[in-house]
Amino acid sequence: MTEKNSFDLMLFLPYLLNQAAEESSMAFQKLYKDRYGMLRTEWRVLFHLGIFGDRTAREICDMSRLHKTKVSRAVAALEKRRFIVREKVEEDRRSEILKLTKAGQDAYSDLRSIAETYDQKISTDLTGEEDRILRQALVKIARL
Amino acid sequence: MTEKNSFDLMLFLPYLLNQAAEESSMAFQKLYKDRYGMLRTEWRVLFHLGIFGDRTAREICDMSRLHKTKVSRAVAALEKRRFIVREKVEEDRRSEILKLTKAGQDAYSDLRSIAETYDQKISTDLTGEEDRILRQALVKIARL
DNA sequence: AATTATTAGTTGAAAATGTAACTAACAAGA
DNA sequence: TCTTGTTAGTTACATTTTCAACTAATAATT
Repeated sequence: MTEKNSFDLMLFLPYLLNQAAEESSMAFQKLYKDRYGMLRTEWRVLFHLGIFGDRTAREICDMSRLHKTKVSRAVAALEKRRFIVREKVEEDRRSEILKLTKAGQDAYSDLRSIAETYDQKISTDLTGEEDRILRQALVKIARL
Repeated sequence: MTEKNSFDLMLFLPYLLNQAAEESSMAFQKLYKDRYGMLRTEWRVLFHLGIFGDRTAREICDMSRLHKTKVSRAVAALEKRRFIVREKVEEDRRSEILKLTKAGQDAYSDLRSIAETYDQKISTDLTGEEDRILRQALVKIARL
């Protein structure tokens, strides 16, 4: 065997999580990148709006734990592609509510069905129990 | 509830994995960054050498699935900090075997014990079964 | 009301990453 | 041996990310 000692890198969670996340998102990336030339942060923001409905950038930051500069830039990019529009908030003129346009909705629906297929594909390698417990444990670790 | 429809972002694996990986490695990052000013790729390479023994950059690439440019730069950085040295290979003068110096060994030992503690801390939130199955499923997804 | 502190979001510069092109050494085939 | 192809590793350049500083608006304090 190749190991020199007992600590198994493969079983060190931050390492393992990174490796698995990398593997899975590289594969998914190809799909949204090819189709819409989107960046990781951009589909995340798109998905947030698609799933949870209109939100301000701030709310997206809180929920996604993405840094505000990332969100700011993703929003600008999505706006330029006319996937979202900003709407002034009367009560607080600092923030704007972000809404998907028709084109944004369409892109979301399209990517979403790809995402679902992709998700199913990953879980075919797992037993039903593994799949369930994996997600449950990840939710805990991600503190969602 | 905040959801608009049935697809649960939280249960979409690439998203969930990313979120969990982010959460866990941010916390660990603080530790190695503060102590050694290391980058993610750098501790990974350090750990590879520490655990598996002397290797060439190529071998590290294969095992870690890190891109060769990342490894190349991490090796250069670790070398500059005198954590590793390069040793010529007679049979193939293109590649060099990378070895930890005493300082490199020490840094590795130190970080490793931090890593172990940290790993245990993550898994305290999980049941024994969750912990076991999580790691098992991640190994599958990461295709290790 | 006037000052100070916070918050939402943007921007610019610096650091890190990804991609492609490169050098140098080796390998294979004609 | 002389191309042609492959591999190890580095480097240059473009794209992203990070970090800190910024603007503008709101909230809190005096």
